Amino acid sequence: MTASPPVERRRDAERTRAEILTVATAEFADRGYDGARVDEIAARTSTTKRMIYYYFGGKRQLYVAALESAYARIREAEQQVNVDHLDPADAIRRIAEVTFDHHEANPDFIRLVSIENIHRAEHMRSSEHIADLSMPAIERISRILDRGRSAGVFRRDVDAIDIHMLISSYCVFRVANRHTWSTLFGRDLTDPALRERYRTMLGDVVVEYLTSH
Amino acid sequence: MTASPPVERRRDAERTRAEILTVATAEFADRGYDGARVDEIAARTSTTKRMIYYYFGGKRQLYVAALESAYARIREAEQQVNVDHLDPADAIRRIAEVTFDHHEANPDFIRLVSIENIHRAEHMRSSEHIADLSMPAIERISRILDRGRSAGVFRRDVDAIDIHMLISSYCVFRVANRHTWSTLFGRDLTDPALRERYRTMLGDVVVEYLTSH
Amino acid sequence: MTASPPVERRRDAERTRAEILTVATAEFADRGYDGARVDEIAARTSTTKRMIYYYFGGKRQLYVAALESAYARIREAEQQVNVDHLDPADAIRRIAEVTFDHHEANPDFIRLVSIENIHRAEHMRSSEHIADLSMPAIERISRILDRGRSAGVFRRDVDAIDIHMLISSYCVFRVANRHTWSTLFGRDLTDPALRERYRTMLGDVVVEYLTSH
Amino acid sequence: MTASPPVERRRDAERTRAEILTVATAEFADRGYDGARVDEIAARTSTTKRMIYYYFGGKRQLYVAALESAYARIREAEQQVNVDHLDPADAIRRIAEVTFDHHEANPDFIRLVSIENIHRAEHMRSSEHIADLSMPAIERISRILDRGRSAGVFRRDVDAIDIHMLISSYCVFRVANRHTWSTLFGRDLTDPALRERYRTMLGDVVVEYLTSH
DNA sequence: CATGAATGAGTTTTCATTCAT
DNA sequence: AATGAATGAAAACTCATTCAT
Repeated sequence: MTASPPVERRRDAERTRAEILTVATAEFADRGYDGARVDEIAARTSTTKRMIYYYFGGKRQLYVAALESAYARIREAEQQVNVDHLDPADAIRRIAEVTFDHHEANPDFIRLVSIENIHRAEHMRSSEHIADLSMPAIERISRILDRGRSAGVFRRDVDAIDIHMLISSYCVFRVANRHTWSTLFGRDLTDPALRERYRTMLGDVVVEYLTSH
Repeated sequence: MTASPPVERRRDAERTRAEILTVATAEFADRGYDGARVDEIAARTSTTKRMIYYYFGGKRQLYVAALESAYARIREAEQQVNVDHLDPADAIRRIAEVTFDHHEANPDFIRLVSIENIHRAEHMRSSEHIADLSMPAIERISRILDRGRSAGVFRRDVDAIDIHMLISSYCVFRVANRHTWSTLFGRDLTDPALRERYRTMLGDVVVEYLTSH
Repeated sequence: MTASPPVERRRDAERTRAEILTVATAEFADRGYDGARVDEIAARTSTTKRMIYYYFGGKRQLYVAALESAYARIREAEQQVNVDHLDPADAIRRIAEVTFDHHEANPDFIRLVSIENIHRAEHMRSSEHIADLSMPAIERISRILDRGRSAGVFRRDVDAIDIHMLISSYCVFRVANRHTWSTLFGRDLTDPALRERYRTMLGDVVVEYLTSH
Repeated sequence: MTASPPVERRRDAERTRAEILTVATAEFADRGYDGARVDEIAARTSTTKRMIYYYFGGKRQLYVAALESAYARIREAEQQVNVDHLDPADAIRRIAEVTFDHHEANPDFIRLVSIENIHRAEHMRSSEHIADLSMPAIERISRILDRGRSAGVFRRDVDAIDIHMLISSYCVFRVANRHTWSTLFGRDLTDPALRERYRTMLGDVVVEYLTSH
């Protein structure tokens, strides 16, 4: 009569799976794919190493799952932002700032992306899931560029993907390369005291580029 | 038979050391610190694994040596460029283009930098050598900015390190993140057909940013 | 709802047990005792792994049950043949042919026997069941040999078990060792085109041996 | 001047390799591929498990090496026998007896062959080495059959491979299937007291088959 | 300087079995 | 009678490093 036992069970299973995934994401982001240790991930979990293989199949699959879930979370957050009510210049500046904020708030995600690039995106390519999530970001920029060009404020004929790249490169670099940067130039790019300066600079760079010419 | 065995020997030693370093640089760039295999490095060498320990002491030290030599090579190339004869806008554009070219020509170096950032620059920090090599690049930009401000063409009050960061982020991202980027957006950022477009875009971005306001 | 749950249940239970046994027989025959996987057997079943332990107790007991049922099936088939109406030479040839056909039709059984011999028949020995089933085959041969000797056509004084061995060795080898044989000599002993030739050869071998001297 | 150190070393290496191979052959023959344990093989050796991977690469490759060396040893022994001076009937009987003796003397080899057949000769097939060694045995039989037919003593037109199969099946079965046979029929086929009887029986079976018709 | 063999500690993965419901 | 989650022990395999010569 009571259907609850299986439901309870499933809930536990999902919780176990989720816990492993959370710990694994942190561990892979922290040490890279080769540097991460299955034993270590298991140890930071309330379950055992065996469960990693039970739920994910292996180290590699666990890594791919972590990568997928990280991307899903980021893209979901991105979708929350609506800039349709802003004029084109303010809208693109807002997009830049939101991207800036997201990257700052998710250093582990940035690290996973760097790690994945070191592996030439081989794991990502094996996951169809991920690619689907990226286009909305481009389309949103594309709409702003169209509006800007129609209004005559964006005089430059640029591609939405390229603008996304300009913004991303700045935001990613600041987080991803801050260690070598600070070692070489003695400046911590993520120093809170410099946050506003860098955030404004990015908006200026993008807006000036689009409006000039 | 020959009267100068020590000289011969030293020469061989140097050659062996250099060969190991070359192979190791490629291997570390290819697979990361944890992914690289001492056995593999030795196998691609005309000597044996034992020599790696003989000359460098261990995997870690070999990695640091590879990192150091990679930075030294890059900085040396950078120094070749003289932009004092150009007007400020052209000079900074030239700097951007040279940086763009350098990054494109040295993907392995970019990979090593990414790898080092994943390790939070811990190896780099233990090497005093490297930091010394960075300042000339900043000073050169600084001089251009001064000239531009004096001439009234650069109206924005910016820091040389930040301009270097703007340029570097663009150049590094294009090379370092091209794998995930192409997977997500279907565009190869290093496609030769797009090279001029991206090279010009960077110059425009920097110059517009500095000259506007 | 139905008035006979226990009967229904028992029927399901029997069906489940039988299904597990069928799958297990195939799996053990396919991969050997150590190569077979409890997980795999369960997966090929409509029930779960737990049921294997519920009905059989463990991997070992399941294997023994599979072995027992395989022997029972074979012996049952053997009993169907009646050769009392044939003259001794034809009778023994008929026995040889029937054995030949049985072995050809039951390669999985042959594999199980090979596997059991690799394990020095340790599982078989722990099952009283099996030994009982073998004697009828010997007795039938024994009767034929008696008739042949009385009639003066079998001049050789041989033991029924030895004749059974002669026949079995030929039939078993053809099926059990065909893989290495075909690799070594390039001839598939179970090639349908060669079937009649090998079947006749066996009859000839046995009959000539018994009638000559 | 003295080239001995490397030679000494190589000798040790060969000794280590040989020792591993000997132990592994016994272990694989004893427990089958899946039942054998790399740890156990290492433990029965004067070296460590690591050396198994150093010299052979893995469990599978070690198994293949054991299989190859077992076949090589057997074939080498077979080549020692010369039957050219015997008349055809005696010659083929001699071949049968020699085969009988070889099989009896090498039960581990027979077990390896059985194990390999359980695996459908998949490992053997990946080793070109082995197939080469089999043809001499067939050719020798072929020559005897030719002589027998020319002399009119062998009236049956048979294939050398088939005669080899008849002999092999008998010899292999007696050793390989003795465990189940003794369990089922209470007779140990390798009982020394029965040796002569079975040895003679095989010769009779083959000779009668060839000379009659 | 140079070399091939050797090693111990660690790392991933597997597997039969049991638990809670 | 049935189920999905969980587990511990063991198994295969890897790796940077050192030894003996």
